[in-house]
Amino acid sequence: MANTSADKPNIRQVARLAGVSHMTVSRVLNNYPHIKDATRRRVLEVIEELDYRPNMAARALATQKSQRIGVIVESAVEYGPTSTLRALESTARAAGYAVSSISLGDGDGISPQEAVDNLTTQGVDALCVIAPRSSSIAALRKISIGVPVLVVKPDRDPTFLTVSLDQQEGTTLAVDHLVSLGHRDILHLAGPLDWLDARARERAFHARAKAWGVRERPIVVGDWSADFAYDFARGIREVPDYTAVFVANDDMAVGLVHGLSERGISVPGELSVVGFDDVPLAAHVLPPLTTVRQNFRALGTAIVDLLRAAVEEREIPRVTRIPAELLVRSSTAAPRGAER
Amino acid sequence: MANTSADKPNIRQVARLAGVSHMTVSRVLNNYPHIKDATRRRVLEVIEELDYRPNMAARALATQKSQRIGVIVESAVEYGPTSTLRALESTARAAGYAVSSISLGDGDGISPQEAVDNLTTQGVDALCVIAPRSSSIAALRKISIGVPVLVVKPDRDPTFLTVSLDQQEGTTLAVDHLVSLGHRDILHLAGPLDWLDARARERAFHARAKAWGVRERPIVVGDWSADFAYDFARGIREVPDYTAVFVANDDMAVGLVHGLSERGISVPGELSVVGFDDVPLAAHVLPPLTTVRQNFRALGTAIVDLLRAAVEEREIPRVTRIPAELLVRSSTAAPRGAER
DNA sequence: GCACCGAATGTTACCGGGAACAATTCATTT
DNA sequence: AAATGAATTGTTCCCGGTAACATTCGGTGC
Repeated sequence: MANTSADKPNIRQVARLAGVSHMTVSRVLNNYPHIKDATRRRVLEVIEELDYRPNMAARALATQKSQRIGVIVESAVEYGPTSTLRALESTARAAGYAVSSISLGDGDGISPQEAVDNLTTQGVDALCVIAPRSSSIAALRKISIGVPVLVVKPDRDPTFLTVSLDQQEGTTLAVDHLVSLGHRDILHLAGPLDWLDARARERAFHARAKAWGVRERPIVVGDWSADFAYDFARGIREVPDYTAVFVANDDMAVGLVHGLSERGISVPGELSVVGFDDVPLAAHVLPPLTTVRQNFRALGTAIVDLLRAAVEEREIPRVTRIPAELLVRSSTAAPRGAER
Repeated sequence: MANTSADKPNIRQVARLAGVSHMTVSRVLNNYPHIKDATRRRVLEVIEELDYRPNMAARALATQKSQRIGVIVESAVEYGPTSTLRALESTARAAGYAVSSISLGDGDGISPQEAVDNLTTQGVDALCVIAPRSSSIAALRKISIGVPVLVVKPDRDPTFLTVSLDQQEGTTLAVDHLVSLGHRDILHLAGPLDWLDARARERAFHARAKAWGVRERPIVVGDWSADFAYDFARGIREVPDYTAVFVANDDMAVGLVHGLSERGISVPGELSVVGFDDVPLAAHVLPPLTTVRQNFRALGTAIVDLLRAAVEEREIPRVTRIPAELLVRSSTAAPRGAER
């Protein structure tokens, strides 16, 4: 209703109506300090009246900055990566950045290289890679990108910025919980060890198990899927010689419980199970799953902070540790015949 | 390694090296027909050598088209909307479109108006709204947008393009399954009726129930969350006078089963439960959930097809019906004391 | 040989912003 | 009152593409 001439107004039309040069309008838009208050007000009025919006393409062209962050998500089926992405998006938007995301290995398998190409062509100011496997990091290393790159992964890296949730803390919480219940024989059902998070959890598990004198035993390596864990559980021959399973994610934990139930092994009666992630249904599956919750929102915020700092060439902030949390529900109990 | 002068090459540099005008390069990029083969090859060689990528911002500025689709997702917590978004993204990318998405009501509650503003400012060529409530459609109607808008919702609409999955078919499949097992008293645990999908499922449920002569009874209206259904189930006073529950989504179905188990009501022994969505864990919760699977990938494809046609002012294709599928697992059985 | 036509290519302007630099205004200082 | 310097505003050009129109080129028909 504001302007009858259907077309989108541009900065010069605003300028003309406000009786100033287009640069003055530009300055108002960008909060340039030395603008007379009266002028600013007049310009803002016209902007309001015309319902003017700056054209981002033009701005991007002029400034060589797109105000856009590219994100590559591996396997957006997993809960963690998805949650991280969502948190990242909302933080980014609040900071005035748009997000373009590409998910890999989801149906139409596109390669890391293609994903990077696609995003750089879109002209992103920075790139974030979520939850990758070591192989894709290797692939990334070879690609020259030209913008800051942040990889969500444990362990620092000389090539990229990095952040991650503290896998060690969560794992420690889980193991300590089992040990405190009296478990001394714990199996670890890990994620694919090519995944850095899986590897980190596995390492942390071993370290902690050793510290407590838990019996060393070979881990089982899964693929994050409930199906895998289900099949594994169904394949268990006899009464297992462990009393608890620390599972690297909730999906597998649920599949495991399902498979165990078919084998007639009750949880937590005969076997305790701890998951990782706290997926939305974790509290409601039977039995409700004891699991480790991670703070993906905090992670998303940290990512955006880091990336903005890099883009704007400010000092890179130190990321404060993001704590994990153990949610004790009903899939864990003292082992049968525990002394205490 | 191609060009030592670190900066990104532009179209005129390519032209110079190829010994042609920059327009010829532009024509090669856009598959303009009247280009001598030798010229085209030479240009492509230089492009390759310099690893040149056209600058999308400049192109968008010149053509007034961004090759970008904006998506507004309500409550990206739900499985359906998320899956649709993912499918849409991958189809769009294959068609040369980028996607910008904003999720509403997720933590940092931003309004539909703000979301639309944000996306139009980004300069999208088309807008898609996924899984909305009637209230947000009403809000949308008031906003003038200037690009084609598609709303994923049941029922046609004079204002927008629309597509949706066939809620009726899925519901019919579910109800028929229960009836064929012998159930004549079925409760419907619905989603918020402000949600068009919830409303469509509810209507379809009633229609089908009536057709089968199932006893009419008031439905229960939930909020899609497992928590709600859990609380509801725990609040059940006595032995229910229905023998099956048709739940509007899997999350609530899982919560319901959880609550029922605490009340000592077994599924499917005393009560059969059918869900809707086939979330990834549906096959592995206990008992594995009988549910309706929807083809979100097909939906995503349909959305992109429709939107592209609208943007390119081609004839809008007719969307072929997207079939639903009933997955019979273990949460349904014949009612106790069934004659047959 | 020349007018003519389509194929192939070039020239120029423009899309809508911002950067750099120039110009003007205004309050202080001397 | 003139000089000074900061505040305020304007001018011009450029960002990297594409649109529109102009030009050149090679073959045809007469």
